[in-house]
Amino acid sequence: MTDIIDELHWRGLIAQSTDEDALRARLAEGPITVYAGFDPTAESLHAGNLVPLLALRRFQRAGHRAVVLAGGATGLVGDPSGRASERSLNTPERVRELVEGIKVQLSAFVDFDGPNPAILVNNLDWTAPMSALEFLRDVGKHFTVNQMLAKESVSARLNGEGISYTEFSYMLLQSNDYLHLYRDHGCELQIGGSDQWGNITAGLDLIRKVTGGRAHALTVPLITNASGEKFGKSTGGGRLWLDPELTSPYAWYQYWINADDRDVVNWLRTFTFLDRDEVEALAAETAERPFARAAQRRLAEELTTLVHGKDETAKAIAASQALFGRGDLSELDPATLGAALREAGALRVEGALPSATALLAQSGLAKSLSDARRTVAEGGAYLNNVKVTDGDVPVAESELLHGRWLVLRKGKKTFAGVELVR
RNA sequence: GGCGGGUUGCCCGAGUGGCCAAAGGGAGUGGACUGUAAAUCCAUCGGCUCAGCCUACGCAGGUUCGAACCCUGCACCCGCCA
Repeated sequence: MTDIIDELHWRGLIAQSTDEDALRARLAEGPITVYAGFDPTAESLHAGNLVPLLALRRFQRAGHRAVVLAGGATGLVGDPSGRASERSLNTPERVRELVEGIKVQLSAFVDFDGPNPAILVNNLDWTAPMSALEFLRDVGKHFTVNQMLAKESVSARLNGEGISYTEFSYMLLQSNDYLHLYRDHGCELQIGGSDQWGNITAGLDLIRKVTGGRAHALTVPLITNASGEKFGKSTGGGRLWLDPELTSPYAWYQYWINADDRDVVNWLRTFTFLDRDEVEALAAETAERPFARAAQRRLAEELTTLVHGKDETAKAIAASQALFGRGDLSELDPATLGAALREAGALRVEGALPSATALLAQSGLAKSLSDARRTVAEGGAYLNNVKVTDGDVPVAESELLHGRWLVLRKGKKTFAGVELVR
């Protein structure tokens, strides 16, 4: 087995780490317990969360024990790291709901069976019972405001629009989590995004002061695309969510297959478990025959399988082939066409067919009727791969494929289906 | 608590009485080119029953033929002083 640290380096997954030699020495002695935490800030985790989550899994595969932490407590407070402005607080009920949601997602990426099963914890379990006085005396006393002010997450705010006492305290909560896991689970390594460095090292200090023990920290880089944009933040239609209700497997697959040549090899390293030989072969293929998009196809396939499973991946691939194939849509058999359109997102219409612009708006391809009209005027609207010239007249029944389907397209690659239900 | 500055479209930001649905940039979207790539160029970028109309420049009210721009009150943000 290759050394896990070497592997992480090769994959470009180490942004910062504490004494690497000491960590290597510790890893050489035997299995270690590693943790990464995820706060419930949204309905679902997104593609960016995958990087630390997969890092945890990489450790697990290398024989170590993974602890996944859902931030039921920290989610109530709000992490100031990487944010220019204060977060608005979610209600406790809302946070509880979000925690339940992300717990399900988190548990899909680590293995709970086998010789070194992962565990899933919620920091609310040990944080909620603590009184304010205990917190101030047992945790707060170990931090000087001076060092807290020096943290990037805080100083950035001091120069900007300020920071509430609530968010200022965040690093103490996260530090206490690490201390708790160190004591109760023998956790010696915390992994997080590079914006977590300050919070993680604060935890190391706390562990050292309280127990005299030594633990380690490792951050994964913030993934950006070739244009330097934060990954997964904005992908045109919004974030790339792991939840299939928010980002369909088809849309997820399409995102990756559209990856920039300059990004695709890096992403194979950071987001997949393909080994070095496979990645290098795909890199060579991309350099020689970029138009074949072999690396993009593999990336999309791997990631869709990882997140949504084999069946959904097969459907996404089939839908992509049907819609992007240069064949005549009317030659597709009804089952293939219907499956592809449902996969891409199909609008059900009852009774009479409305106009093409109305369909564009209703299907969500256009964000309003005005937007749909604009698209038609610009020559970017297609019905069954034929450019729409007059968008305001009702679509003729004769356009229906197999008597019930319409293929709507906006631009070169955004499809939606329309299914007429009589 | 006092004084000063600010609040403009998805974001940044110009505009200080009519020429403002609001300059410029970014993001987004469509087109050309291509490989479902990048770069580049062009267009577009509040809504609608779309040659017109409606809604919009923190909120509410006022002055005016006419207000994002002037006045009053309120809210919030930033800075300085206490």
